[in-house]
Amino acid sequence: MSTDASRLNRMPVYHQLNDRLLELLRGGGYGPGDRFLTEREVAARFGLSRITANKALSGLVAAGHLEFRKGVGSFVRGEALENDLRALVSFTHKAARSGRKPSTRVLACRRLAAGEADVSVRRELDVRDAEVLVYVERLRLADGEPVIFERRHLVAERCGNPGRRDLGSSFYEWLDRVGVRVTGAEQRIRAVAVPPSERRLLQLREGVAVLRVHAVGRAAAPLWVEDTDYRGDRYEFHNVLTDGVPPRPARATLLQPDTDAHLHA
Amino acid sequence: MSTDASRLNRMPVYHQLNDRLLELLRGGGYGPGDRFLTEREVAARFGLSRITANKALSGLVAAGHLEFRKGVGSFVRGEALENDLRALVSFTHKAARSGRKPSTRVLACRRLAAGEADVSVRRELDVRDAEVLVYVERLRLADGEPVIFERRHLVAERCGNPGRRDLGSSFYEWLDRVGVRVTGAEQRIRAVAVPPSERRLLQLREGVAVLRVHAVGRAAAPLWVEDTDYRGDRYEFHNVLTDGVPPRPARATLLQPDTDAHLHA
DNA sequence: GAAACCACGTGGCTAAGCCACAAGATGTCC
DNA sequence: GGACATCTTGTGGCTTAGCCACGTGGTTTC
Repeated sequence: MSTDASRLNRMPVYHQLNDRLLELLRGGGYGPGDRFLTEREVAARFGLSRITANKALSGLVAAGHLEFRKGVGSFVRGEALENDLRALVSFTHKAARSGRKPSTRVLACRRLAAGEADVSVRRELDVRDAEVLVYVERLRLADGEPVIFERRHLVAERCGNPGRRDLGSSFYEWLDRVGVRVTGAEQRIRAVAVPPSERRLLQLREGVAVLRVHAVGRAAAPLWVEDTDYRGDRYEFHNVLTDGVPPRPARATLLQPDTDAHLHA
Repeated sequence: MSTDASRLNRMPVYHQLNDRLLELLRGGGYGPGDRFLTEREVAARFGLSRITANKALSGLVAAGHLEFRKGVGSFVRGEALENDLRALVSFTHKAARSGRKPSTRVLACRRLAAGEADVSVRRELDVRDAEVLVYVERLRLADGEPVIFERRHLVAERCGNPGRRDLGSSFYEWLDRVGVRVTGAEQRIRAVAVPPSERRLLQLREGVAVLRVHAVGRAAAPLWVEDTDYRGDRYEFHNVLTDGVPPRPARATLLQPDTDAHLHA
């Protein structure tokens, strides 16, 4: 590896190695708690020094994907997959994890030119006016109870041109299937009173609030922009702040129907 | 350093070094963009090998505090201080950063035995029934406009025994002053309709929602537990999810009074 | 004045090794 | 047979002593 082209990349070797190991970790059939490659194995397999191997592995440890155990090896962290974007943004995945049966009702689905969409949408998606978008409105249900109402503009081209039928279940599985790898998302979370139009949809009493998440999903370029309302009485976001090293993104949790009053107000 | 007591600690040397460098970074008068110690300087100063120094510095890089520039040195990252817990949880700090004048009204402040408090409070604070708590209700204002209402139980002993007068401005500055270093916090964020009792306080119309953040602040032990309501029309949480390495905790942003409708609903 | 050059310090990376630690296999004693 | 000590093996932690590629700034040259 000492003279090949990879050395000419701008990124340091340990950084490239970090990426390759991450791929391997995700695609190699590793599960939480599994033993990962040792420093020596990595060094041998990629023809690098043990120290470089260690530095790359350390990156995965710092990112929370692995765990070092002295005298034993490197292990896939239990919560590593929860770090996955899928777990952070996929309703289907989250609902299933909390033991409830997810379902979806597609309320609207149409194609439009970006020029017809709101200017803020065009800007956030970074598209020319001629670009084809798909607008879709979906109601997500857990055990038949409506809990999320989402409105989404997606760039057809970049998302594998989904049709109405493709959006009837998990959007993230669809992206997977067509080979689109989501690499990031930005969320803005606000609290709003449920609009009258949604009150019936979400089966809420007047005066109940929802968490409105405005989010942009990205791969190389923006893939979609969404406004999603989470029932205030069924969802909460968790956020752990840590001084020092390993932060975790906030994540939404679906609550059980009877978890209402847990505050001493 | 080869034989002294620090080696007997359970934590690897590079980890301990990481902590010491973090202290140095915070307390050493470093500002964003400043040049930090080089690997060789760290190695020399602490009597360790360059590689161990690099590994500790790498930790700070991974955590977003530093930035490596090959051939130049290690530099303090511009947003490093935003990572600080202070920036994440201190209202005074956030308000000042967004260019608005913070103020505080202490609505209530009394001491009580933990035994008198709600059982959930006792559990979350991990205290015996005899432990003395301080309960405080505060209204936080930005440019005179009420934006946050907070109710907080704090463990008097662990928080430097603050009195009513000490809670009239930033609680985090107070903790600093009495030498308490906050090391972590957990937040649960929900959306609730503003209770009638708070409607007047926050000067909100009926049917407006608030972000209710239930949080526990910790040092070695839990310091306080709080329920804080952020005006839904003035606050939003940001959350950036990244595939791979450097996640950032969600953070609350105070909006300008005229930033109301930014959604294409 | 501008361009080419050079020296120096930096992080990136290697080599070859020893250490402390964890765990399983082996052996020993009762 | 069972309990306990010991050995062996493999792991991550850490060191020494380098060379390399890169950025920067000063110096020289034209």
